[in-house]
Amino acid sequence: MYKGVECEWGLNHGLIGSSNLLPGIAVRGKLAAIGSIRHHREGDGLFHEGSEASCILYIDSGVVKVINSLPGGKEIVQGFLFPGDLAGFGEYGGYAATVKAITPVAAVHLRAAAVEALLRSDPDLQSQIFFKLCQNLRLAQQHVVSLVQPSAKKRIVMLLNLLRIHSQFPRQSPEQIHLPMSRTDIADYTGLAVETVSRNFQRLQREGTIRLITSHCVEITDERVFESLLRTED
Amino acid sequence: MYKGVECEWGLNHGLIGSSNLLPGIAVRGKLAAIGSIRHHREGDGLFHEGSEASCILYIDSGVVKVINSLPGGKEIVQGFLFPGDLAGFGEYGGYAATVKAITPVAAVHLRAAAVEALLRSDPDLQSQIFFKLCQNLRLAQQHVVSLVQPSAKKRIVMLLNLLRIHSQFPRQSPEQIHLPMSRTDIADYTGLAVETVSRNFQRLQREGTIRLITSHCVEITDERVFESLLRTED
DNA sequence: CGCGACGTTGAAGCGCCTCAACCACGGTGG
DNA sequence: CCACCGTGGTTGAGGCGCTTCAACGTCGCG
Repeated sequence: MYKGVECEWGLNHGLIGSSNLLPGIAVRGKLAAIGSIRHHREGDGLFHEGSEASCILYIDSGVVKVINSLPGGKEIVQGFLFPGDLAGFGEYGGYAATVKAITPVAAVHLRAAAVEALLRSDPDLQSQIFFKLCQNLRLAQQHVVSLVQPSAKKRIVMLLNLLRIHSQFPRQSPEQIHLPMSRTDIADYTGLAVETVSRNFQRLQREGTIRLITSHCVEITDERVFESLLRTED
Repeated sequence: MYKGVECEWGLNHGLIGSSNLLPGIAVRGKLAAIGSIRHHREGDGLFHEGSEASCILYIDSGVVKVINSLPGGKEIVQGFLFPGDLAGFGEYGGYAATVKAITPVAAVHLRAAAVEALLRSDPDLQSQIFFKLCQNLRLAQQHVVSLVQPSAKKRIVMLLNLLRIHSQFPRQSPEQIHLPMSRTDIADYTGLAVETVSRNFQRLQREGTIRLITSHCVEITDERVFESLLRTED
């Protein structure tokens, strides 16, 4: 069944070789050369769960969410993709999830066949892709860790911590975190009710840990408390 | 941040080529040739979170669990590995998780460097590995889906459904499912308290959906109800 | 101005967690 | 052989936190 961390293969060390530390800029160039850039409005679906997986996306700018739809119309947010991320990769048959833009998005659309051909002739690109795949598995495992937390507060703090690295000025102080997604998206990612998400944002603010500048921008006002929330058992 | 389903890349179609449907038997042979088989007792740790990732494991027989340890001593079960599965693959630096045997286990131990060399010379094996990596990502996503379920009952039913495919006689009727892991392991996988797990097993039995033959073996007595529990929104 | 989407706040109820006790089983040692 | 103990599983009672349902506030837009 579930192979979880099996993902944590040892492979990459050499397979990827020394190139795995290069930023993804080369990747973008290589992919853009064989694809076409398309622009999507906020709320647009880039592809849909179950439909034939013929295209791969490279997110050039903007943010998208990766979701699974449940019978009752409820949505589960598996994650968010930022510039430099890939979507629609590794599907066999239909897409395993729906991808929707939560901001205006520019994406490179690539035919799967073209990408495969390119990968065969470019071991370096292949390594980069493999590296990204492993990264994703880690992120999925982190998501699992956050979902297992019994307290809503900690789940939210863990999400904020993940979003931290996507702020354009890393480690500025006081640190501000931009939240491109809605409260509903956060609820669907953390497995909580929207009201619970809202209440816990307010609570963190009352306690002096964060400050809500707008509903889509928070500032960490007490780094020590924030870090300790991440570390403490509960 | 989290790239979740991004994993569902389109890559494999051609990269893996026509060989991706072959069973893993060839993989076992190739790996066994460059590794050594070791036997582990129930409860043994095969490797530990954080320690240097120098080895890769191929599970030959038995079942292991993949766990993350939390500050408070609590464990999170990311998944279970069965014969044919790999562990310790794709690590950069230290292992991302601990792997422990939950039954007696025979595993092929491989030096990461040796595997990398083999992979470079064997594109077919490389494809098989890549395929497994994608599989894992799907499983992790399924795990997330089960954790987001608000009801304990459904989380447990989803786990049982996953374990179904590992019963040696698939689709026998009445269908029996072997549970090699303890209630504690199930609790740590589903994010529930042990008592809740136990209570819901009993409840499913009272309702006539399953029958507990032993605490490690259940039989699905009402397939229709079982399936509907998987499908209904809640 | 009025409408709708989104976010917040309040009140009530249920489900899961916690703490505690009990039971079944296997291993150990007297 | 059986008393003893430790582990794993089950059952009960009580409390807290999240969900649900409902209402209200706010902002952007027609």
